[in-house]
Amino acid sequence: MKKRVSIKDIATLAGVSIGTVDRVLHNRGEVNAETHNRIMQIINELGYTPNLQAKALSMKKSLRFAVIIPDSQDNNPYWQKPMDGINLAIAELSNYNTNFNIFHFDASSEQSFINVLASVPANEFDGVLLCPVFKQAALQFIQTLNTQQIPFVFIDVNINNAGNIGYFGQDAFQSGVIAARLMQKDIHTSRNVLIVKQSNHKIFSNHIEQRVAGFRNSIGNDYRITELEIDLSDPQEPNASLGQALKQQQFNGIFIPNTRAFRFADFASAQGLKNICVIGYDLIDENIDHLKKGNISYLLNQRPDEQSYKAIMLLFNYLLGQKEIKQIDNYSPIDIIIKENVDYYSHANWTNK
Amino acid sequence: MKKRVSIKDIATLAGVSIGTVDRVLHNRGEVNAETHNRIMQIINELGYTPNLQAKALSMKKSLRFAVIIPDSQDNNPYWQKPMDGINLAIAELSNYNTNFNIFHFDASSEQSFINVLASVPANEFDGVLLCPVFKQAALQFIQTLNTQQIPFVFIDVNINNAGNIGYFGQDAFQSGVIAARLMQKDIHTSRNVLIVKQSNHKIFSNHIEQRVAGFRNSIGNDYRITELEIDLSDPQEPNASLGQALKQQQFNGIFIPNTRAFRFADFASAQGLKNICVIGYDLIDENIDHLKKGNISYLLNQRPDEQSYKAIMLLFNYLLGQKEIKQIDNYSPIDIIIKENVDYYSHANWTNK
DNA sequence: ATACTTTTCGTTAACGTACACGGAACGCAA
DNA sequence: TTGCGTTCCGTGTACGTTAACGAAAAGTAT
Repeated sequence: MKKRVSIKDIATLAGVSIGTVDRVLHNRGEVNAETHNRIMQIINELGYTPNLQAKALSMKKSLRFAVIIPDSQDNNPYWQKPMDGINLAIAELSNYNTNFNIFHFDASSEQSFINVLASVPANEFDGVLLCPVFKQAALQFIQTLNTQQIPFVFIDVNINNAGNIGYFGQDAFQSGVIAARLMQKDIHTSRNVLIVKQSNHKIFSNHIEQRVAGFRNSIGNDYRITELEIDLSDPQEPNASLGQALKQQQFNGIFIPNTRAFRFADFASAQGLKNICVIGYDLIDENIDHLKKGNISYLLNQRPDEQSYKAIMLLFNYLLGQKEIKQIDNYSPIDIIIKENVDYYSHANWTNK
Repeated sequence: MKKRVSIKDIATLAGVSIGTVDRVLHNRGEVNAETHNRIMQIINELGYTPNLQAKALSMKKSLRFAVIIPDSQDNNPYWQKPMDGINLAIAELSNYNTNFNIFHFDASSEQSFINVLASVPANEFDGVLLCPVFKQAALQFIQTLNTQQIPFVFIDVNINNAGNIGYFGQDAFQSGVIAARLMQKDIHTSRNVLIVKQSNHKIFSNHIEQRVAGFRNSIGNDYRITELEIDLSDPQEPNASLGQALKQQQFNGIFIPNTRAFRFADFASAQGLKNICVIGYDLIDENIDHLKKGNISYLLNQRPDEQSYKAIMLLFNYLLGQKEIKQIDNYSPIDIIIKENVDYYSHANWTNK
């Protein structure tokens, strides 16, 4: 096993001091072109890679991260999941000279998003994790980041060609395709399917529309589809709309393209509805409960904790100069969760805690 | 954001030098009882945790790891997967003062396992990753590790109360349960199921038996089960046995409790067999091909690369003294893979490469 | 030639930890 | 008193890197 080459090795071979090697490694100038070339050649020959531990240890300034994601103000427990991953990253990076600021907004209020973005002093950060729920509102902030050369990553929602160094999320359309496939396996005789979109003020992200599109695209013509939009900010909902829809006809398949499957399951179990194939998203406790009780058939999971964890780590590695500049788009696995395997997908399981 | 407390902070507060603090941290003695207590109290109050980067940087001796796992000598491509994870771990730990020795054996030959174990100079290693395919043969080696106080972890196969600091694998029985559930969804009319066990010399690990047990336990009495044992070391196989079995009766469900689903799929596609629900294990290329072509319906995945990666990292963290001594048993998720989500489960996806 | 600037490079003190070494203070025996 | 052995603790160097500082050499202007 070879010993790693260090800056000192290079310096010795080039007949210069470590200071000079450091200057060429960081392009800090003040080096003769000839010396520069000689050193670069040696570096390439030996395949030098910096020791990140030492680098982190000696870094003078600390790395400051801004994390801008929704919280559960709108009663959507999903957003705790990304926070779990971020907290794990914070814990792991506490050995390094790092610094985190968390900014929360209400995912069901564009104004809240705008206000929070306005309150973030971008220039005070070295890296930003952003969940750009509202595209238009995000663009201006993103421009600020780009002009200030601050690297940033997206989670959950993506914006193409925005200059972000990475994206961690799920292929929403494809997850809808998978939901359709699963439903086809469960429904054979009567093929009456209801799609239930629920949110506060009927704000449905592009993600949700993509899921529905994927579902509709793959479910096939021999299925009758009904689509329902429900405003959860009305306290009567979703029960009012669901009651009305189910009075008119009988459904044996329900697709809920966001976290709110448990709201339907609450309703269905209260009404004593049985033998319905219910497919929803995300492993929040409420959904897991209903999955285990049989009120939900499938949950699709996108490992939000892993996404945010990886996003932070990408930023960190980028700032340490390890990773190249090429953009990383990481589509999370679309986990198919049923009653029998749900217990193996907890955050605790993932983190070994 | 608070700055982390360092040894120096503690030394200053206790009015001693860092050398003394270091002595109490490592229980190296030569410290007055009174001073010892004073320092310990401060350490606990401030919640000091060592900086692992600095620790790794200053470590004199390098950490030596032995990795003892099967390779693909018996033509089982599965074993490349754990190696992927190990290679990733090696790459990540190359910044630290670490050293890896890989020992391979033939998973279908107990004698090969015994020979390899005999050739491993256990006392030369600080940590061992072992895949104890053959329990009896492993026990003696494990005893050596225990008496020499060398920490070790298992992957894939577990042995209870062996003294290992961790296990990373899958709940084999439960994966069989899930296979049964999936098959129930696909098969409705005729319920004729074939279980195909294949290996060289008919060596079927406890894992395989557990998978079959879980499957049988959950498939239900209204299914007719036939079980086949095939010795792949016979070049005529598996085609000979499969041909005979399928001549006698028609099956519409096939359960293959190990990596060899592609061997059946090869046969089935050559014979033009259609409309069979085939369930197998592991995302090796051959299986993925057949999954995409429709010759395999489901694959169950256990993320073998993640398992071995985590195993090495556990050993490393243990040796650095970060993790407590309590044993970690980590059951991998039982991923349900279909044609539509398989592309999101590659090693490349997992590692961001 | 003198003074002053620029280019180019070496030196050095950190970062937090491990560990060898040496030295002060004390006890005890001669 | 001297000599010697413990006990207890501080100092110093190292790990690989960063980055400030300063200094030598070379160039430029007067």
